[in-house]
Amino acid sequence: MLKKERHDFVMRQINLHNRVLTSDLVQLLNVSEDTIRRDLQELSDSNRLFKVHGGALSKSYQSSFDDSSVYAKDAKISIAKKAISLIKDGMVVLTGGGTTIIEVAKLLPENLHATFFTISPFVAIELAKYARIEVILIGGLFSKNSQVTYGGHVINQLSEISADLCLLGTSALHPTDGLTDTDWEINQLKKTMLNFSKRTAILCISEKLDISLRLKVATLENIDYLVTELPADEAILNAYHRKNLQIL
Amino acid sequence: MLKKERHDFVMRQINLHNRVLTSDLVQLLNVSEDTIRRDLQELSDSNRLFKVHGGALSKSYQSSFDDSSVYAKDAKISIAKKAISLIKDGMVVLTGGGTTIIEVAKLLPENLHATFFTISPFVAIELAKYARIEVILIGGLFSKNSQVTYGGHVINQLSEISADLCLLGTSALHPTDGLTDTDWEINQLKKTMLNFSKRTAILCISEKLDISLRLKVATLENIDYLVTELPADEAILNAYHRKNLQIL
DNA sequence: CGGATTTGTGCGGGTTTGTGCAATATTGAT
DNA sequence: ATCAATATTGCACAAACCCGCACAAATCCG
Repeated sequence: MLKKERHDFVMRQINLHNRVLTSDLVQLLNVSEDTIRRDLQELSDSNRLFKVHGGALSKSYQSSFDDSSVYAKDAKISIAKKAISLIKDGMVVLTGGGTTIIEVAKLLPENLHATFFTISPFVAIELAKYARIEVILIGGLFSKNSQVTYGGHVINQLSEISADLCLLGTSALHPTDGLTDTDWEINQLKKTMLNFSKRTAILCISEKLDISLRLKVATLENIDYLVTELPADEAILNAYHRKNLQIL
Repeated sequence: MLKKERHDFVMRQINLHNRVLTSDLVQLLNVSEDTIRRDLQELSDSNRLFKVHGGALSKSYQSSFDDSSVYAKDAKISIAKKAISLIKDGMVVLTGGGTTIIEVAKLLPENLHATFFTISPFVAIELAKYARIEVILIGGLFSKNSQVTYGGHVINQLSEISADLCLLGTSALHPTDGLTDTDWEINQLKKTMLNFSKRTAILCISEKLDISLRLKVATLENIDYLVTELPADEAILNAYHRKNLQIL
């Protein structure tokens, strides 16, 4: 059998099943392991598949979303990096949705060993790329606006969780009014998420500071960390200092 | 024997078997290797075949190398369109994951009014774009391989659903072995999904027909519709006719 | 017609490619 | 931390390839 034919066979298998095992191919094609490895190596070099220990995966399967149009991406990346410093090995982390949280999911250290609960499919998909992270996607009604699951079913499931840390994006944050939002269901959701986490970090780009919306989610006292893209001693952040609120 | 005759002979072999080996041609035509190589070189120069180390391949065979991001997308679109004809207003539909199902989600009629349960975040995200479709994402452990939620929690939630139609992609389908798969958890999942739906449609590109894998999901008797990209009277589909199985 | 030229083919020898083997290192599951 | 499965590396060797050359048959042309 010609090399090219083997390559084609491998690609066919991959496209069919999204993955191939080196050992399977050895049997199917009746050649040595070395040959298969070299084949996979070459196909990988030419970007036709994604080689992993033990076999290979389909490329399209691993592709990410187009995020070139994310607003204020640099600021969000800087926020994400700070937030990641709060996450330690072995933690159970609960996250909401939103582009800032997705940046967090993209920038985690490769060897982090943790469990993540999330209501955002986008976050789940990003997290699934880490070998050592267990991802639980909390199911329920799927919101067309905020692209997270919500509703009674989600609330029920949250109440069974006990997380070490909750990462939340924000609509608005205000020194006296605290965390506020506009959507009733999302509001309920965030309240519940805070409730069932030991600690809470609010991820908030500076332009959402000092704004107050109609529905109250939590006071500043209920929040443990405030993460912005600004240095912690920036003037605008002064109003947010509370004894239990750490700004970073 | 004249050069032209040899060329014709080579082309005939290629059209017949999709490939030729240099060594075979040497024997068959009783000429030196160099001559054959020169022949192949010339035929390759004039784009009549694809030369590789050890022989040559047919150009059409070569076409299966085209790297569109999703494999066999046209076929999947054609399958999706047929599957969509099964979905009526007011239905409760349960879907699995996979690229074929995602095509379905992309091609639904804009004014369809229905409820979709799905274990695939990708499908949920696509479905969320339709104003009149209610999307429930079933939550649970998120599988890094198949990019769907799975595990006991998912099974539990499925058991509370009663769907009118279940749309399932396939790893393999076989006339006697029925629907089979390789992954134990996914296997359980598919079984449960079938269980809690009144009717089931299997979406299957023809390449996955007549293949049987290790784990059994369902017999053909448990399936109501088989959707492929082929016309329903194609020969390969004959073996799949059962009195309760509608092929489209 | 006869010499020059082109074309097709084969041969020798040096080079590249494809494959397997063995020794060693890495990985990942427990 | 340990161990079996999987990868990597270096090597060997045969098969396939390329290049230049020779030579004969076919072709061209004055």
